[in-house]
Amino acid sequence: MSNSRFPISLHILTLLNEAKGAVVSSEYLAGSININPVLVRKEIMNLRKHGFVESKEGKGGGSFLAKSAKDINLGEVYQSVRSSNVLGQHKNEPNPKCPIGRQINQHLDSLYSNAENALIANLSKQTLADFASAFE
Amino acid sequence: MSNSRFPISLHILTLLNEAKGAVVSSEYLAGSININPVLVRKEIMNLRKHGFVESKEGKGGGSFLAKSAKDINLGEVYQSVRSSNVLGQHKNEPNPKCPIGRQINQHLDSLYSNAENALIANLSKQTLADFASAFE
DNA sequence: ATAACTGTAATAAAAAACATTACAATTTTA
DNA sequence: TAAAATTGTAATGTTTTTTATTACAGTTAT
Repeated sequence: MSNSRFPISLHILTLLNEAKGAVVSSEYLAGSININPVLVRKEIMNLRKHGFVESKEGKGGGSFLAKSAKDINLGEVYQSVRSSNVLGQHKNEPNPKCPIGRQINQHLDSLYSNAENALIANLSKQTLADFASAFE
Repeated sequence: MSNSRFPISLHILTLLNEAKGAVVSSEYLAGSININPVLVRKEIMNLRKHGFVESKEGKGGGSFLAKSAKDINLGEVYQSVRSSNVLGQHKNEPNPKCPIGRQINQHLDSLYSNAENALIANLSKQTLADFASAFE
């Protein structure tokens, strides 16, 4: 994860929720998040692939939520953008000649996976609807 | 967190635990982790600051655990290297003119802090001794 | 005294993240 | 049907972050 994919995705989803079904352009979304529209479109591609949003091409096009905000839980959103461990990018190549180095990755992996499950379980307690309802 | 600080620190601690009190040089640690010794010394500086290890300067110097491995819990280790949110680096500067953008950071922060507490609680179930005991 | 370390700063290189540009394809609407 | 607005996507460039390297003063053991 580029580590800002989660906040970007959640920001997009929150804006789409606010739009109540109206299509929203990537330009507009990018303006609120304050990032480049192309990055937004890439994130939307991913959100679409995971069934959270749909898009409409052409003039007047844009994106909208593909399902009710109360059916989108934040744990799922997290998992949709997750691409590497939260606790350590595995570009980690310890020395195979060292008895510790040789084994550490497998132990780190199981540690990570437990810890990350706890994180996801926590996120899963909230839906997009819950998150969005905190906004005034 | 540079996102590999946690695995590096844990790797160092595991090696020091293995050494059973003998001092271990940064050169040796770097060799097992397969990174530069200066990075190891920086991590050790942090571990020392948090009371996990001690170091000895001069010839024959190096580092060793400052307390028993069963008194070092992994949640604390995580917190000692933590410097930014796991779920989003806050270089995030949304548009203050957008009603969502203006508020989102505060909501993300509380979401992050909850999720991260769950992560830390999970890590805190294990001590360095537990982690190290899994090695053969 | 010399050798083997740590501590630390400065600099350089590599990698990752992000922005920008460009343009074909699609759709609306005048 | 032509123009305008938009998505989809690739390619390239820029910036930022991470990591490595070099260098050397200070410390301690022998």
